[in-house]
Amino acid sequence: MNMKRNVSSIASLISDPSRAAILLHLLDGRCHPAGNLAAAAGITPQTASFHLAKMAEIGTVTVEKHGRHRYYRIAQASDAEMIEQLLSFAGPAPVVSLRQSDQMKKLRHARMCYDHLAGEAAVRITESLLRAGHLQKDGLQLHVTVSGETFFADFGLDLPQLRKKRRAFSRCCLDWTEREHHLAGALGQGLTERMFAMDWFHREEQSRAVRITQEGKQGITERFGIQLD
Amino acid sequence: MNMKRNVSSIASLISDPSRAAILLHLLDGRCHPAGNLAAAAGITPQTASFHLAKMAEIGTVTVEKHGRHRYYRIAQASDAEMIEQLLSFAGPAPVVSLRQSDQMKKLRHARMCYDHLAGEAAVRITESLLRAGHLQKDGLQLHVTVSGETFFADFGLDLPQLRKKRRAFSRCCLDWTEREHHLAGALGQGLTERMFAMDWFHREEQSRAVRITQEGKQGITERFGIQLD
DNA sequence: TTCACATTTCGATGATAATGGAAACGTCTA
DNA sequence: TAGACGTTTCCATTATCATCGAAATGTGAA
Repeated sequence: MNMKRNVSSIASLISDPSRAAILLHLLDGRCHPAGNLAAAAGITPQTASFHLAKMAEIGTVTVEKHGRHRYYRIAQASDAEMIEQLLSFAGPAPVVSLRQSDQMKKLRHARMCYDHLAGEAAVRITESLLRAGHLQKDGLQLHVTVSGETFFADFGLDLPQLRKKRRAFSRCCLDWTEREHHLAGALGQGLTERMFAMDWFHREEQSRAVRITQEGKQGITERFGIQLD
Repeated sequence: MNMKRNVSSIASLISDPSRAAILLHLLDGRCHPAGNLAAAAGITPQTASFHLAKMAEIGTVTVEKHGRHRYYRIAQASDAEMIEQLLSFAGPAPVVSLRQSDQMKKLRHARMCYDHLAGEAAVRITESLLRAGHLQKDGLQLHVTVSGETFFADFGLDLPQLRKKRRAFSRCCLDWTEREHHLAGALGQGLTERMFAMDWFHREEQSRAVRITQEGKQGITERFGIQLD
């Protein structure tokens, strides 16, 4: 069996605390300049650069040069989801300070999982879509039903376009705080993007946490028939 | 956030190829003597002993002394399932030799995932239980319905006894070859045990693979209404 | 041009940890 | 009681790798 090699090489990516910190920080799906990541991991810029170069070589992250900054992001959604899965085994972080606990509450409530929404909000929305019969669970796939086609089109999503993307169209992603599934894949990404475009959510600075706006709460209730908060 | 620490310490368990090989070998749920594990990992007994001692200290594996042998096994089902999950990201192993490919086919078909059945057989059986309405999916939980209570009792399982165990009763476990869920938890373990007791399956030596007997094929068709092979 | 700033490259250092040889320990068998 | 065997402990070796200081590169601003 040579999958041993794969498993251990994947694991060694995260086994180093500095790399883990960097990846955890990148899990918000945004691009981050190298210095930012160094600060987040509590290491010098050189060390961060070393790790980032290594990860870029393997293909875990990609770089984009803008001016004198280099912006890094996680290359593949599937890698981000793997890290999320690992988090679900690490278990809910033991609360150390009130500040952390507060941050934790926010993360549980709504956060980005790379390119799509996660947390309680995402799980409840996904549940609602299943209940309404717009989505249908089939193993780890989430099929869009006929009524779903209409629903998402009404919502402003271009499904044919999303299907064309070279990635899974609609699938489950394990939510480590809720221990339930939420919608991921191109559809999850598209839905999230649309909701942000409608100003339903705002990103917090330097965090994966997402705040739901007043319009958001109203819109979610209207469209999905659920009450958040 | 101090879950960083957790994540990386979990990952470092598997990041070493030797430990990964040992754990992969232990994933069959059986007890293995130290020498056996050393051979499986391709390292000397001393080195294996070193790693096993380390993992025992953390609580990942437990020891049992029998005569001059020391038998090791994975301590918690949840740890075994985490490794299974990691495997699903490592992806199907690239086929190197015909021998491996053959072994791989067997693993895909039916294997042990620590203490319960996995592979195509397990996924199909789980599907059948859901379709028949004996189980009901609720997030990652698999609830036993009223008809399910009867079904499992008929099958010879003592559900109240299984519920008493200090572990999850009935839950989903991600199958890395099928990329679907199969039944795990105390119920999954109990069901598997019962099927082995009825001689439906035989273990292969030195492998996680499981062979379905003639009685097994017949019984599975009768009880679950599915045809395997 | 010159300076400031973000980032990388180079090089040296230090720590960590996997590894196997030698030997000890305990248990089984003859 | 002696010897074989499975396993562990002790120990020295070795390789790997994260880390950071110093210097180089490249970009933007003045």
